[in-house]
Amino acid sequence: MGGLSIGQVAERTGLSVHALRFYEREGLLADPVRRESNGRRVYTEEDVDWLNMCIKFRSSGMPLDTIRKYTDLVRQGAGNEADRLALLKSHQDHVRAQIEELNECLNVITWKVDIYQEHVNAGTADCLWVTPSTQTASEAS
Amino acid sequence: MGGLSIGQVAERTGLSVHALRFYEREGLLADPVRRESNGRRVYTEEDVDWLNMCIKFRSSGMPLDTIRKYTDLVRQGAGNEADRLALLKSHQDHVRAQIEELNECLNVITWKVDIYQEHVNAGTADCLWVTPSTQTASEAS
DNA sequence: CTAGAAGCTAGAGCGCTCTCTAGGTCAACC
DNA sequence: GGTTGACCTAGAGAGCGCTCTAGCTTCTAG
Repeated sequence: MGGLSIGQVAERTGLSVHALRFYEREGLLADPVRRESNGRRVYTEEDVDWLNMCIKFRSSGMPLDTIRKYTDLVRQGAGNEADRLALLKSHQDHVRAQIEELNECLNVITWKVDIYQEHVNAGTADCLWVTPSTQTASEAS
Repeated sequence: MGGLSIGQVAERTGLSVHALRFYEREGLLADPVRRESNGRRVYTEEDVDWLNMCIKFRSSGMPLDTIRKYTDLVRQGAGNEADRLALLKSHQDHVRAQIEELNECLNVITWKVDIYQEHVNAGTADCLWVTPSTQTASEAS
């Protein structure tokens, strides 16, 4: 339990060592990672937890900038919970909107896949479809 | 119905005129847009339909490169429907995976939002949470 | 006839998020 | 004692997807 090297953290989180150093430089870690006497980073389990949260933020489209803002709030300590909450809620809305948009896209794509599937199955393939609604000719051959 | 100018298409699709010219240069349009005698682009409704489809592809994370590949297949004409289908299916999988990932992220974020909400409501705010599972201390003040 | 809006091409520039390089330290192993 | 491998910093570079500029033409309205 004596702390983790950057390599170990990279392995656990899936981030590259480059990315880990980059994130630190960018101020995305609550506290700047502790160092051994020789200058090497020593990560704690809490650091890894925090990084995993950052990964969730990132993979749901939160820009580094916003993560930094959140990190700053946390670093400032108690008293700004309402701000943190607002930031999180705003991102929550963002994520919900993304999911909705992706679902719409998925519908369109699935519609196209189904049509292609039918025609490929049937051996007939030279048809015309672009949108579910208009059925106009743009994919004609 | 005599065709649309680039400005009109920009307005309808939400793409900038810059982006429209860029997409054309990048080979994202089934056929290079027709021109008036003076060299100006004239878009058809089918072009707009196609662009709207590209927008769906883009906003579900398909890289321009892949859209170009798809466009190439369509341009080549009948006979490669299985390839188009494969491309679409692969993107469909991608989109589904994205949605799943976003849902996971949303769960984490919602969990955090709920806790902050509680504490903000209660006026008590100095607590320690990072992950739903570990409850370790990283957001302590 | 003139001003202003809209269009054109070619190509530079930008914002974001890493990723990689150069040049070096340090510890461990054969 | 030399080599290997993980680590360090500072900063350059890369990939993607636009966005903008320069310099020019062309249409439209007053």
